[in-house]
Amino acid sequence: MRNPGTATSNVTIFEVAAQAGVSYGTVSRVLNNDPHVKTETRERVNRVIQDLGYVVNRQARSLAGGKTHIIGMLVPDLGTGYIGEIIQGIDSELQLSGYDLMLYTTHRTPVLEADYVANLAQGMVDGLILVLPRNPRDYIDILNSRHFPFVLIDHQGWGNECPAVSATNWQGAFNATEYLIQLGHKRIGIITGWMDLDSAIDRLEGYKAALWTHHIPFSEELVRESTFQQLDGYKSAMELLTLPNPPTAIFASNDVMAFGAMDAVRETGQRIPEDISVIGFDDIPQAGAIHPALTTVRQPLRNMGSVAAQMLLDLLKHPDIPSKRIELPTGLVIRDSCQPPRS
Amino acid sequence: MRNPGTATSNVTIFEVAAQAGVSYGTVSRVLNNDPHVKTETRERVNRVIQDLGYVVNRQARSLAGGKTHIIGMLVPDLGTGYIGEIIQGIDSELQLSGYDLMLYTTHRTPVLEADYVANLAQGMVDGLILVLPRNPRDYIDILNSRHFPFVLIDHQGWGNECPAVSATNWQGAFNATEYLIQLGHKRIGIITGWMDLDSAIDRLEGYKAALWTHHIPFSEELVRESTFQQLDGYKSAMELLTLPNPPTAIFASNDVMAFGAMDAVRETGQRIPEDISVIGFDDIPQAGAIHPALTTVRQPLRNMGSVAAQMLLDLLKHPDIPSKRIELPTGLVIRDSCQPPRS
DNA sequence: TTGAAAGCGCTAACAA
DNA sequence: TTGTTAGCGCTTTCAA
Repeated sequence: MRNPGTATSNVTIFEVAAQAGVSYGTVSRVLNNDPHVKTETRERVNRVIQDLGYVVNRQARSLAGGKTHIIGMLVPDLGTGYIGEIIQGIDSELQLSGYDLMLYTTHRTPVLEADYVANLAQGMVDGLILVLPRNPRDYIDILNSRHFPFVLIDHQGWGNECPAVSATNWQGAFNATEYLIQLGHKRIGIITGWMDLDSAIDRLEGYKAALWTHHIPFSEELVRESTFQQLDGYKSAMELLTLPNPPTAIFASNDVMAFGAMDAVRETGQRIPEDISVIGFDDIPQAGAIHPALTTVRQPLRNMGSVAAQMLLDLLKHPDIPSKRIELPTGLVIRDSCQPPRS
Repeated sequence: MRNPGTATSNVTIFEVAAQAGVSYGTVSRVLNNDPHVKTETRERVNRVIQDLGYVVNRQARSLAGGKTHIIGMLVPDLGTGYIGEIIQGIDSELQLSGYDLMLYTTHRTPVLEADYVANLAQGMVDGLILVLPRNPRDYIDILNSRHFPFVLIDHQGWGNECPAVSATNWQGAFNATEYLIQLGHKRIGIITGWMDLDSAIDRLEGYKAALWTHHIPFSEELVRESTFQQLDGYKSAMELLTLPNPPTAIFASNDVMAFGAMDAVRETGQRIPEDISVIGFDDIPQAGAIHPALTTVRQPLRNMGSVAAQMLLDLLKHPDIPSKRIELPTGLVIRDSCQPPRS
């Protein structure tokens, strides 16, 4: 039997119980908002909790009840502001619900990814948020078979049956391209992302659709497959700009590539937007901070994070609700990097 | 008494013990590298662990032994790549030692900061890494009095008695300024960071010292107090560039302000580095990706992270080693944004 | 070198 | 409405 008298350095439920003159089971009830507690008792216990500065021991709670109140998050890296924004969204949502965030960086190593998932699902966290997973196929089945709650962000469309949140990539790209067309551009270059990511494919398709809609012939030479990275954006833009018949506008599939493209334009001695228009995708914080401010497609990154967190918390409460995938709307953010083409 | 026969969904120490034909105490010994286990037994147990895919339950281990094998990390935000780099350093170090990372974003709210620290120190994590804390005074005393292990990164010099890692800000700024002087610049503008941060002050002092050393008069009008943020870097640079007698080179106290400064230079129709040289501080990943590539002072961010992690792990093993503060060397990274002034 | 057993702090089921 | 108690999975004595 346990000995409630032996106090360790930290305040436990026992000290609280003793002080309040109730059993420790009752304290536990108060802690967990069990309705079967007399209001008076509840108040008394709460007061003692305050006085003693008691904080529950999560390890113990989790061991006993199975809940850690920790959410695990797997991200590929933290290089760009992109992931940071998503984390902030998740983070503020979890904060409201009293959950904590455990961060795992996979450094784009698929092995690590699978490892972490296996270990985490083993009890360390209550649920998982997977950001931009590269090979989810490997472990999504495991997760599903264990009924372990998880949500994907900006996934690649693997297995349509799992909960996921992403943005309307196709629509955003369509709007961006259409905007350029409406400004009068006819030769519009596009720099794509990694073509094994759905988001990159969708953006390219949106671009094509907009051209099609406005009866502008699609030209293969205006498409540069790239990598979502700034330096490659720069290189791809250089290729476009040195074409015999270069584009008058460039649509970069994300903002950092747009930054690279802007560098390239300047390097060729041209100006933005007077000579060349540049439009991006994402609207990371930097986009509004550079000069000229970047016109771009806003992806509600923060919002995607909080929606994902909400979905996961829902899933924790009601494990059996059917999994849904949410697409958040993108929106055009018009700043200073685009204008009608010269003459 | 417990019933080893009742297997739950996850493999426990009991299944392993049963399979290996030993008591569960022995399995625990194997797990903890207790030397008092016959090699043969150890091997057998390890084999079973492999076979069954057993993973220890950290909640239980921590409850029993008092260690969670989780390190808590408090960061102000995740906006720039700055913090991301530090995290990667910490992260990879912890990964090696089998520790996990719990991330808390304070969003620059001092109250949150103190709250988190109090709660975390209460048993959720074994140690704490505090990045760029704004008001550590509030809780460092608590931490110290509880003998709770923690390390500061890029602190503000509060209480010289606590473990901390930072970079040689003064020296880095000195070198950057000296480099510009050696290129032939005589009018060098500086854009500072938040002047309530030691790092910002040290950089300004380094700049002054370099001028002094080379007998260049210090001029107050060439100093712009700023905020470490890109947009403010832009504004400050604009002020410098529109001076009656503008500088020929600008030293920005961090890279993102240097980016802002570069925008400002272009905005005034001048070129980098032909008309104006720009030098930064930090060497975040973006610095090498933009055009022209930014010459800057490299702060070993990743390394600062891993050194901090190492210090903390040391502290966990030997709680009584005297706390030390480590300053990591900065280094000049010469790229393309500086050259001698026009005639 | 091993086994047995006492908790770590808590939740939840069962009694009262 | 409250008290009692059996574990959750593990570490760590204490015996053998």
